[in-house]
Amino acid sequence: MDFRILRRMGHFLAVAEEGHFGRAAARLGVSQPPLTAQIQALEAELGVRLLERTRKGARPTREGQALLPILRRLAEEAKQVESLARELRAGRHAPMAMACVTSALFDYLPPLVRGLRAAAPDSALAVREMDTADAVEALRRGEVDFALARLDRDRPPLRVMPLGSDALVAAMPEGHALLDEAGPLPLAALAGEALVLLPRSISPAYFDRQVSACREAGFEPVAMREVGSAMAQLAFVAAGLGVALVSSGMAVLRPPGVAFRALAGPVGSVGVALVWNGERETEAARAAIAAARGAFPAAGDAA
Amino acid sequence: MDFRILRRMGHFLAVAEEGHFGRAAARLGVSQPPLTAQIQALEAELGVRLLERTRKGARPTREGQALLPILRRLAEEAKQVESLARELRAGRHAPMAMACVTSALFDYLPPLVRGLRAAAPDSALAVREMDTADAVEALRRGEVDFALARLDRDRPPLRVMPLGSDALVAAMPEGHALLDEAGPLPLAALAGEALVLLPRSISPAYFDRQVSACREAGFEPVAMREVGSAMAQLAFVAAGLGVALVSSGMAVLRPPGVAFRALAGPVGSVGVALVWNGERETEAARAAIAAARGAFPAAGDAA
DNA sequence: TCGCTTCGATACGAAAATCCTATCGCCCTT
DNA sequence: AAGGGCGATAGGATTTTCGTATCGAAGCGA
Repeated sequence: MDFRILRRMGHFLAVAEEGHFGRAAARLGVSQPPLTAQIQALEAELGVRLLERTRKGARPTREGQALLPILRRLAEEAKQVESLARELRAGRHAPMAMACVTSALFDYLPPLVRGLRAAAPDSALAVREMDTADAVEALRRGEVDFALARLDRDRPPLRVMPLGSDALVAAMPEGHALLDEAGPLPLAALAGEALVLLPRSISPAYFDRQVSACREAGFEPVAMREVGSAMAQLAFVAAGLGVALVSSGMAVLRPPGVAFRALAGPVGSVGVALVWNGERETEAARAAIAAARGAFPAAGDAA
Repeated sequence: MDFRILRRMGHFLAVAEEGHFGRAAARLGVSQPPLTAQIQALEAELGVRLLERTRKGARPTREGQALLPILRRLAEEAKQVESLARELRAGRHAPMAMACVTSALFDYLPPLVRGLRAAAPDSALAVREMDTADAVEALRRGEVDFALARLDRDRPPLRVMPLGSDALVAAMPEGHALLDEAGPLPLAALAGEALVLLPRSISPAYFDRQVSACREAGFEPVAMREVGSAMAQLAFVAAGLGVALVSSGMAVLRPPGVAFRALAGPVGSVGVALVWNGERETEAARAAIAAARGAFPAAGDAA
């Protein structure tokens, strides 16, 4: 992946926003002819025409318009790279906080928080809800002291203390035909259904477990759409746009329009674990380890 | 924005992922010495050491680790740009991107999504769950086409179409003494309770409505702790660490450990609205406006 | 109708950035 | 002690990006 294309995308953004090559060139600090050449190179590389040149300037084509939202996100994140680099230069430290995946908010988080509070009543604790992938990054970055996330083994430098096992359950729109039969559902019954999946990048182990469970049941999961969060996943199910495999931790929420059904077997999934950065074992992380041992006696020992 | 530095960051990302300058060079299609030089130039420019060189290769420093997640996102999104360009080349439509607050996921989002799907069955829709403050920024930046958020009036350039009114309800830990009495709860009954609040920055209008409601009931709300998301707010209530005022949209979730009680009055709150950027009224936004009018006939007219 | 202006595009050489190969220094293993 | 593997240094070559000059097309005003 040649990040050089990102620069040209920035050029295109500038032209699209100015509607004029000359003004965009002035904004970018170059002259107009090389800007024209860079835009042409980008169009050649992407294989689409991005700008319609008119007598009065340039405006995005339909394809150019369609790309603008994601290019704006890219530009915003490029700014974040810059500001993060400045923070790193300044040696900034992150405040004490924890991350928690949505599906653990109501089963694992309350006992852990109560345990922490019993040990240190005056301590402030900030909880940031995020998915496993973001939690891993936040731990590595030092933005949080520990996390409740779905990991099944150490990922150096991250240490993982599993707190319990978990099972996948099927989430279906209420009134779905498969709900007519009582009892646990064989996974193969979902073979022809549209699945609402979270992207693999959020939690690869979790995603792969779902895919392998489907394959063991004899079908390839067909991802009809991807959503960005666990809650949005259930919202799509509620809207009648597909079914989902979710952890039993999500089923405790009972959102309207969604019916949960256990799977025959049952089908194991990656459970929730306490996770912390072994290279940065803060006092808060140590307190969380102690509180987790108290709240979840069956939890595995830290390796 | 100096995009040129991004190219070197792409080089850094390759080395960090390979753990080896030689293999990273091969992946990037260059030889090892210029790659070393590019990384050194990047480190000099940032004033931060990104890689620790060892006898067996290289691994990211702490500062380097902190950069990796956002660089990976950039790389991923650059790939998404390329794949979206391919789809556009093939004549397919761009996906719609929308933002949705958590409390609207299960009441307002499903009918809207069904309406959009009825109008354009082949269009993809990406839903990003976020709070009102983030939704406003994403709309301003042109990162999403429209949003479901808690706003009560236009905020130029943002246009607001209220979809319904809303009321605050009290969220209390199960077993709370105030639950002994049946029927709506006078807000003054919460005067001595610890409140779990969302930061004002998330939705100032929503926050101010809560504070003013408490003042009208004769007491100042005492914020014992702040959390980062609506779901985490309920999780703290479930943990027994306070009570919360939440929109009735959150009450439909019925998370374990939390009991909801209507408030006497009742106490109005800022409702959910369809929001879009009036300066960038995309086709997707127009489709959402039409779908909202269909799904919520009582919705206010766009001004 | 004609001349002027404005827009982006082409051409060519200059400047800057990035690359190549050859080789080095260091450290570990055999 | 010798060899191998790692990243670093050095010097020149190549590629990329740029600026300037100029062009072609099209619209506008006299």
